[in-house]
Order: sequence, then C-alpha cells, then structure tokens
Amino acid sequence: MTSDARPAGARNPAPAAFRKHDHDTCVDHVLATAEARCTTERLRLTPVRRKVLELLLKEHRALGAYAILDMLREAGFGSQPPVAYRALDFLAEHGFVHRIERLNAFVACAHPERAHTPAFMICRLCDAVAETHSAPEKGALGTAAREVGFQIERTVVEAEGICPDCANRAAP
Amino acid sequence: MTSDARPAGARNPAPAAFRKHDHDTCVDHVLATAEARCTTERLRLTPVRRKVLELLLKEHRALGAYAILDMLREAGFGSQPPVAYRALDFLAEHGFVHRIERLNAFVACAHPERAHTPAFMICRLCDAVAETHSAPEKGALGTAAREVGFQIERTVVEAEGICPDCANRAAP
DNA sequence: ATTCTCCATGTGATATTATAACATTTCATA
DNA sequence: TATGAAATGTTATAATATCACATGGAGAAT
Repeated sequence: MTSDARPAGARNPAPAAFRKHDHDTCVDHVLATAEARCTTERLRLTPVRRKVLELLLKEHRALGAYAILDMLREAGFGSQPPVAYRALDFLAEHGFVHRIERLNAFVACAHPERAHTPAFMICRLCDAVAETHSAPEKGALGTAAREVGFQIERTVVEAEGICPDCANRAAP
Repeated sequence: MTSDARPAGARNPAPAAFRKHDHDTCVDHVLATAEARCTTERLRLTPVRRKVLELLLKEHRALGAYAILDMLREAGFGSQPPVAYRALDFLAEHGFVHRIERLNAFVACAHPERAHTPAFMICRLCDAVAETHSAPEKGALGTAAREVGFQIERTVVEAEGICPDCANRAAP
C-alpha cells in the first residue's frame, strides 16, 4: 500500500514553522539560490530533482521518501521508490536538502547559500522541523574525538522536544 | 529472509573498540549496574531483556534489531520481530542501551550508572561505535532553541568519520 | 492460598523504508 | 550527429518496524 502523501509519522497536518515569514519569498529565494549554485557548479537540476526540492520547500516540513514519491506520481513522474530516493540523494549530497535521521525523512535546506553543519529542532507533537546550525566539534564531542583520534567527517545533531506553537497550544 | 546475525550495514566483522580494555570486566560491571538499578527502581529485567543487554555488551558494537532477533532465536526465545523490539524499547527507555539513529541499530550504554546525554562516534569503515557525552544545550543549538522558544527534551548527537584503528590501517 | 489484574511474551500478519539490478532515454560535447 | 556518461524508469526484493490478538506468569488484594 502506498502512503498518503504525509510526513513519516506526522501526528498533525499543520505545516507549522517556528517563526512567521513570507513563505513564497522564502521558497523562491531558496529555489533561485539552488539553481544558481547548480549552474555555477555544473550540476544538473533536472525536472524530478527540481520538483522534489520545490515540494519540500513548499511543504516546509519533513517529508518521508514515500510521501514525496506520491507527489511525484501525481505530477507525472515515475512512481517507483528509486525515483524519489535518487532525487533525494542528489539533493542531499549537494546540501539542498537534509535527511532527518530521527524521522527517516527529508527537509529542504534553509541556508543553501553556504556550507554549514546543520542541526535540527524536531517537535514531537506536530513534527515541525526547524533548522539551525551547530559546531559539535567545538564541544565535548570534539574534545573526545581528538583524545581518541577519531576523525569527524559529518555530524548528526537533532533535538527532539516541543516547538513554541505546541507549547502555547498546551498552556496558552 | 532473516539476517545473518551481524550489525546492520557492517562492512567489517571486527568488534573494534577505540581503546583496549578488559572486556569481561567491563561487561560484568555494566550488567551488575543494570541489575542493581532494576532492583532499586522496581524494573523487571526479565530473561529476554537481560539476554539482549548481555548480547549487546558482549558484542560491544551496534547491532540491528534483526541481528539481535537471530541471536534470541538461537538462545531459545521467541523469533518474531516484536520480541526484539520490545526488549530494546525497554532497555532504551531506561537508558541501558542507546539507539543509533544513523545506523538503525543499538549499542549497550557504556555509562549506565548515571543519567547523561550520550553522543556517538561512528566509524564509516568498520561501523565501530564509541560512546561519549555531549552538552548540546550549551552550544549553538541551545542558544537557537532558547531564542525561538523550543523546549529540548532529548538530543541525538552522532559523529560519522574514521576511527583510529581504521586510520592507522590506511596510513600506518 | 485463590483470584485478579497487569504486564510481559509469543505469534502471524502487515506496514514502512530502502536498495539491487537492468533496460532505456537524455544530454553534453567531441 | 555519433558517443559515452549520467539520469530515469521499472521490476523485484531486502531491511526495518509496528499492529493486533492470544497466552502466560508475577505480584497485589482478598
């Protein structure tokens, strides 16, 4: 059975972002940045890939691969898992989207202009995901890694908790 | 088809820990600590649960749920996925094991005596996992969370890279 | 000691997430 | 416009995880 085009494990359909913002402008800005970077770096932002990025930007929340796949099917693209996974692999490899390990899902990158070490805040009530950045190599983890001689290549930093909207909803 | 009792995605069977240590003592110590805590806190460390903890301690590396399930079957326990998942849920809930999101796998906790915010170093060559601790709420993530009003309940901190053993193997 | 209740376990079925393998098409560029 | 590399489409299957319901066993209440 196929999924119903909702984020993996979502309990609340509201695409809550933590702060109000002009979302259309935000989407356009990131898409334009991505296109510019693809041109500069000779990357092929093909129709499927662009569509996936656009979907993730418009939804503005984490989507599972199968939710994305459903949307691709509706948009007339191939409907088998590799179609979605390959597009997601490309986008993640180049930093246009991030994988949220905790949710087995993907979000559009909020800061595609420059390289960064992303960190995420995930609301366990509504599954909203906000991106920020971190510098784990500067903290206790970095110290431990240097002590034992572990070479960090990539870090996963995900905080799970209650987003401001849900907190207000519970105790207004 | 069932798995072959090896960690999810393992590329190297060696249960490499990052530092030499007396492993038998280490296993006994942690098991004893776990038993003591279960008595104190009125938790039931039943045979399956104890066996899973013991397996994870003895292997001293991350194991997928199905690898654990295979071992449980061989030990005469039930052989359906919920048997393993339920034991793992119990052990993780009480901090005796940790889930490694990046690997969809589990490791025994190295420091069961006190509450802590674990962080992991995962070797992408041999899948060895070392546990350390972190204080993500003190860094950039914590600052960002306070700024937007996000209440952190739990953090996932996992560093992927090259462990000292594999680094030495590559460039001795 | 008996009954009751809760929790844990066992099992079959199924959902969800992800990859392998291979044929076909598209695209940059020689 | 030929050609090789990359991207796409499709079938099949692997790996991870949960649901639902029946059974069993330990400890509490009587």
